[in-house]
Amino acid sequence: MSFECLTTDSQTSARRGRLTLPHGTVETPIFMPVGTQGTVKTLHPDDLVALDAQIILGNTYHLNLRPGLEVIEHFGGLHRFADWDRPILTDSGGFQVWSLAKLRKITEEGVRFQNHLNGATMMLSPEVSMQIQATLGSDIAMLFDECPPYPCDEKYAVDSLALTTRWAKRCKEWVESNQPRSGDGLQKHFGIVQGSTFADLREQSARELVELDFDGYAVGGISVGEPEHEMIRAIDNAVPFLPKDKPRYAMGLGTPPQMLEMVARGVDLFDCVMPTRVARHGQAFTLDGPIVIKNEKFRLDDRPICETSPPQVARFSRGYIRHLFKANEMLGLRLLSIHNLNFYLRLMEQARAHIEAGTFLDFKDNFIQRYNRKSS
RNA sequence: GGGUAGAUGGCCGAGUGGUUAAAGGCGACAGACUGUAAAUCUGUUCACGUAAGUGUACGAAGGUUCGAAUCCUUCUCUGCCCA
Repeated sequence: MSFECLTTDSQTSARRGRLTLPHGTVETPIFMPVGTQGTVKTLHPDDLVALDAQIILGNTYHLNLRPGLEVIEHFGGLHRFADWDRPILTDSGGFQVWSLAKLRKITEEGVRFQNHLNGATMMLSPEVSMQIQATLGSDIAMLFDECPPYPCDEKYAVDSLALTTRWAKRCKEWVESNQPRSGDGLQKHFGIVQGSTFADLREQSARELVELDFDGYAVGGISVGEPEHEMIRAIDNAVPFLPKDKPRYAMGLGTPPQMLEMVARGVDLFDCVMPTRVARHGQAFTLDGPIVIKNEKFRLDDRPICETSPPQVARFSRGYIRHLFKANEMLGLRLLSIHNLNFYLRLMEQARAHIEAGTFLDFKDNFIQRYNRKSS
């Protein structure tokens, strides 16, 4: 059993779990920093270890394009290539089909697209994606799905979901004929629930995937520009049909309050570019909500970013970090990236502790109330 | 002293009779960002007004013209060249 549910919250659907993977154990609920191109932007792997990041992401589309499989194979897989010996989850490239939409054509076989680097025509299919992820050697490989846009009409959603399900079967068949049957050291495979904003489709998708039996289940098709209530609905419409003894992953989420709401609904895994991207754009998360460090009001502010800042960031004043951003200095990007990832990781750490202590609901409500309160 | 080029909004810099409150860049001030084509993108940036608009403004003063940042005169200042 690779996933163990240790504690279940009595007031919410939150659970405290443990996921055992080839490169280590992951305590859930957990946030997974995004390292698309084999690096969490601006950070050294030692930084991630210092922040106690337990698992990070890599991306099939991007890594296949550059440096290319031959290079990664030469270096013995993504872990050795990037010198990261903890777990890695790789996304299948399905999201890039959506985000690079102008350059692609979806067929039964897969997706034919012009890559964004040199425009060459390439093909990504269930088999190709699984093959690439196997070569990357990630701990968790995501199935190749189609991520429908938002908004999305029902006809499109029905057809798209049917395709995603057929692709899921092909992914499973590829894995069964190319990888050993079982074992703790084996790559895990997560199915992705689609169905857009339609409750019946979400349920159908979840049931079909569970029927196929994967190691874990993700909810996809969210974080594509939909309003927050649709995001939450998508989770509510899918989670009840997912097995309790398998990990659940909300793809691409979210803000700190969103993650806590999702934990309360029984989600175990999160990933999001937000903490690292907005950090590079000068935004920092604090217990009182996000702040834009570039704002003039921080010019003479000698306080640290937030009481949650780790020591390597807390030693610097807001005024100094503001200066780094105004002067375009790289250290600023790095400091806020560290700060924001720490904020996300500690938030999940606290969520785990409160689930164990039976105080999660109060913790969540208090956190969100303070986070959303308008203050300077 | 002679010659020559120039003086534009916080800075740099287009513009050489009307469509110019004046391109563009920088700076400044805000905003956005959710399975990363993102150290990116968007908005604002003379004054007053929510706005229509009004007033000032392209070194200074005067002039030509229906109309001038743009043409003419004088002056001031700056760069370069020659003595």
